[in-house]
Amino acid sequence: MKTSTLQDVARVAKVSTATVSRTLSNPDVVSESTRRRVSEAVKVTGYRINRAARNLRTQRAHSVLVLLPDLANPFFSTILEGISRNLSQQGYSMLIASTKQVHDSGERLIDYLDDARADGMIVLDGGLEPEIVEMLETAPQADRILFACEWVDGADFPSVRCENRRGTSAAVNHLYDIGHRKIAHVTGPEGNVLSSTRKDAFVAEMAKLNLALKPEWIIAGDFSLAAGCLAAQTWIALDVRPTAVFCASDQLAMGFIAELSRHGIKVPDDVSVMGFDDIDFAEQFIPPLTTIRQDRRLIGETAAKMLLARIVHSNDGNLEHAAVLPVSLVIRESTASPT
Amino acid sequence: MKTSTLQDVARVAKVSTATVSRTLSNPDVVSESTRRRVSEAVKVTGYRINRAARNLRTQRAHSVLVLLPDLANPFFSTILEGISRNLSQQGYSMLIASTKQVHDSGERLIDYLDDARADGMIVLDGGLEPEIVEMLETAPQADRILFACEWVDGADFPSVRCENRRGTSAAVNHLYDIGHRKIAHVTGPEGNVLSSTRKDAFVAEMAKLNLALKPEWIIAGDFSLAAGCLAAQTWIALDVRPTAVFCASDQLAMGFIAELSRHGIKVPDDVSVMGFDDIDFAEQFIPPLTTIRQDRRLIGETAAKMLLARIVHSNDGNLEHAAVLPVSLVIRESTASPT
DNA sequence: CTGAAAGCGCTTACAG
DNA sequence: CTGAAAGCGCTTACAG
Repeated sequence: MKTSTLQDVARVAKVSTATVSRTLSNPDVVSESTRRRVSEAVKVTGYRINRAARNLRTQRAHSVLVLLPDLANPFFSTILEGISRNLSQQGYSMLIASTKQVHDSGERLIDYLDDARADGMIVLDGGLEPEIVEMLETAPQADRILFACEWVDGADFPSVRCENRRGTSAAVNHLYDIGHRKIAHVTGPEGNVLSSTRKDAFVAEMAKLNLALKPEWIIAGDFSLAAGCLAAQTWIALDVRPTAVFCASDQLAMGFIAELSRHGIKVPDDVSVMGFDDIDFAEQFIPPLTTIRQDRRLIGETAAKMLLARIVHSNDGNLEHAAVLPVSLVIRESTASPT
Repeated sequence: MKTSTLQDVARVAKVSTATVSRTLSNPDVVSESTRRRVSEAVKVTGYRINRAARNLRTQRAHSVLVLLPDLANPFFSTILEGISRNLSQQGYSMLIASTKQVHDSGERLIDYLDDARADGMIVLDGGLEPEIVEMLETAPQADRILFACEWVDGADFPSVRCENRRGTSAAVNHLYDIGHRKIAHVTGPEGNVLSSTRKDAFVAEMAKLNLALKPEWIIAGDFSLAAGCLAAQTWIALDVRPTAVFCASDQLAMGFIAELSRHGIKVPDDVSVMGFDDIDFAEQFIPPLTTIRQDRRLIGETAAKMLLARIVHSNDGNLEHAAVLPVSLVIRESTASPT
């Protein structure tokens, strides 16, 4: 059973293929009776548009690539949900790849745009190699590349991000407000823009509050559970242990708490710990995690909307270039006043 | 700057487009000198194949749709990683959608195959509506649909799954071996094939070991953290509390333990709890979770490989129809001998 | 409001 | 080993 084409519909409706095409894409432009006959013929033949043909003819893939640093990271799933929802509303499909895989396969990232597989690209990885960033920047389709969550310092791509500074400052102030004066920070991976933004904001806020900050209270991590465990060991070994720890991610905070618990140290009784992100799991953790919430679905939806605007109205001059989405402090049970 | 086409390459190499095409897809068939001139011309022009054109001509989308019940579920991320890796090796792209979103958008699932957007489909959702399953079964492209992890009872799609029965029996035997005689089970969602398979296997194994099993020791859940919390409340309210609980998923086990901890009940001191899946988080949980490990990357890779075999050699008669992948017992700290 | 015709960029029998 | 030509299934100026 061959699937039917526009030709088949045209034959049944006794009109030209041009008219069928118009009826389908722009019904207002044809007469009432044509519209009826065509839609009847579509029903009879079970016609479905062939997207490969349409894509070739319109020079548009009707799909968008989402690039993740790592598919196996649960942080991204809700963002994908937001992106996908918005994309599919507009008739676009979502292609997924990870930086690592694209690299391993020997493909170039820009190929996705060059070979008409995707019309644009949402990059969730600010850690691209400089030469890859350079390639993207100089590509003719550079205006169809958008960064979300992370970004690349010095590059001028449109982007969607959350209020990292305000979130950090809210975190430090929360700890301050409940009485902490010695506060440590576990950072994200070295070189990551979120890591440095949050770390800088942390240092600035500590200064603003006139709090002492020893160099060893800034503990290097990398957003992962494992790094959180390591950071906990570092904290345990400290001469002067800060009474509160602000981690650059929830996973870090969870690993930190898990390791402490193995050493018989209780959170929040012995030390307050908070994270950043509010991943799904944060609420169920023991203890439920105090954190800074990012609306990841909204980040995804906003990114898709902004990118689609660029794809569809690429001529339009005043397109939104950057969106900064609000964060909020979520107080749960991993933070308490020092004893 | 227009991207160059086969024509451009042909002009530069002074051969026909047919020859360029052959050189690119089947180098062995052209002469040494042609090969050299063409690849030189490709370099000069910066030629990239236009996939839309190739897809139309070859009647193949070179992409596969992966259907998830829910994008925001971290269980799937490693599976996607496995699928994507295998797909991209073969030059295929991975399209992602969720059952819910496809449904909400008013599209039909089969449209992805009908409109040449995808050549096949990996379904990770055994809970499709019966009318959707029926539509998939009767579609001409039914042989390009493969289920992974979950499946639909009564339908005959090729599938990849793990040893659910053996995993369940390993779990029960582990609890038995360390001394438990009263064992409860928290199930997955009603109607789910994994739920019922694991529940049936649980009941069977309890019988085999001659263990008493009160009806109220089978607690209805749904794979989620929240359901695990609820199940814990049910367990707490029991007249006779089983000393061990086998949960149908890790998230369930984590929610269960989290809720117990809020009530001052300790795991594994007061009760042993185990899960199923070995999601990334299981190892970091407090206490680290004893569970049944599924190799989710392998599930993904196997699914992609089997589907691609069907797409590429659809004529071949003896294609693998079902793969059952091994599970293993991972003993951590959430289980111990009863006191 | 509608149709005839060109063409998007490839691949692949067919002929030589 | 190579080329001329047809054609995949659409959309869209252009003309009427």
